[in-house]
Amino acid sequence: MKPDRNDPAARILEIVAAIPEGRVATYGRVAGLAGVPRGARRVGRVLAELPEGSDIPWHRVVNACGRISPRGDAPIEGFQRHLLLEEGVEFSDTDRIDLDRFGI
DNA sequence: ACTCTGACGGAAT
DNA sequence: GATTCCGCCAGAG
Repeated sequence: MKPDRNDPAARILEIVAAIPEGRVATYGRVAGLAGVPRGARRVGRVLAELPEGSDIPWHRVVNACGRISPRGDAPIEGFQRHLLLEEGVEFSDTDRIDLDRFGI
């Protein structure tokens, strides 16, 4: 098996894994870098399948608004925010991240 | 094959 | 800034 085949999911995970600490990337950006234009939703789906304790820094992925995407009923928003704050990522008064500074 | 849904994005109101 | 609507891609029933 080749390490990197045409499986979009594998490429997406590699891109996310490559996001440096203290930085964030948008779903759309990750999709683009992974060679899957307009595959933002796909990125979200792949990350949603990740098991807990995964080495993938999924918390560094936010939506195009620089905000933490709501998962529905999961109180994970606070957790993700905590992880980012610990890495030095700053949130504005409106809970938004300045993508010009912390984005890739 | 069809319909519904979703960790999205962007334009319109 | 908050809502609403539409476009896009994939998986599930």
